[in-house]
Amino acid sequence: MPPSPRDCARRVLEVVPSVMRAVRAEMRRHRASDLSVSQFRALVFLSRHEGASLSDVADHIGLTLPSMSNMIDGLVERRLVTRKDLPADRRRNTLSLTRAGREIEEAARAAAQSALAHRLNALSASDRAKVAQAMEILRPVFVEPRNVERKRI
Amino acid sequence: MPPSPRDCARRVLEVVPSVMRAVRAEMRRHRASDLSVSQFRALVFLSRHEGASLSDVADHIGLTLPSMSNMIDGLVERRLVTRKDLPADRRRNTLSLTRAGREIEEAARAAAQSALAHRLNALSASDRAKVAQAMEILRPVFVEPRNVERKRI
DNA sequence: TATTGTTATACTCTATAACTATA
DNA sequence: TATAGTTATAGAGTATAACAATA
Repeated sequence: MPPSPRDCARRVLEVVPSVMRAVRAEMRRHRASDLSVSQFRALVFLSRHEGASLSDVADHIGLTLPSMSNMIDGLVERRLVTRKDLPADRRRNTLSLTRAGREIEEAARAAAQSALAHRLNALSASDRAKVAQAMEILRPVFVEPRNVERKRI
Repeated sequence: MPPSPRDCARRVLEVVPSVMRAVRAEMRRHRASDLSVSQFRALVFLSRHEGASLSDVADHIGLTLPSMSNMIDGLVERRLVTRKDLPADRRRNTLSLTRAGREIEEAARAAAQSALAHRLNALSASDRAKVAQAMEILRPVFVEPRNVERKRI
């Protein structure tokens, strides 16, 4: 008997916040990088979208522009990100990771992944496969669903 | 080829924050209840653990005692929760939902579930089944893993 | 006029430290 | 002395409103 969308949603609602709490705790625990989850996500996005604008990042992470401007201020001060004007359109920013930013991003991701992996190690290989598959099912639904809307335009 | 724990962790790390963002946004959007995710989780816990102490809730949600004390203050002011002394041990609190608390909890859960369900509706029944199953696999790993440690003592 | 980003300001959430009351 | 909870205080993260610069 397949679960209804509502039943599936109930389970997601019960479990995902706890998973997220573990992720957040791990980010905090790893003092070396000491990034918030949002900061970490911004770095990940920039590592994949070299030269993205502020709006691009804000849009992807789901923060308002002022919040993102603030966050990037912090990352620039920490010398993890550079912010330059885009000559072609001087309203826009071009954001890039510095070498240190790239290193921190990789270190933070490795640390968080290790901690999560340690927990997931309690699962059988087949259960891990199921979890991994579920993530790929959820990815298009929740990660950058804006792309879908944009294509519609 | 089954994914390694590390690979599984990577996918969780990539997808779960986005799912969580959707949950959080939905909580905020539903102005009627206007609860933070933590407040919502506290109400859910209390709806299932009538008379729990402050420490019980803090432990389950993963907040410090002062933070939880604060949060409960807010919920008491909003008349969603009652806080009484426990005569048997007067250091302890007994927390309960009021009728309004119970109603808000149900309404908030229904709203969040509906919004999530709406998104999950884009999936096939079989994909939903896989997601639901994955949640049940993850539940013992991340939801109340403290119980495992306690049992060990 | 519309778009991109910044500044000013305030609120929520959470933490740590120090304290009170009870056991 | 140890435990349960509160108060005081501070910091991080985010939002909205108002603004400046550019297109």
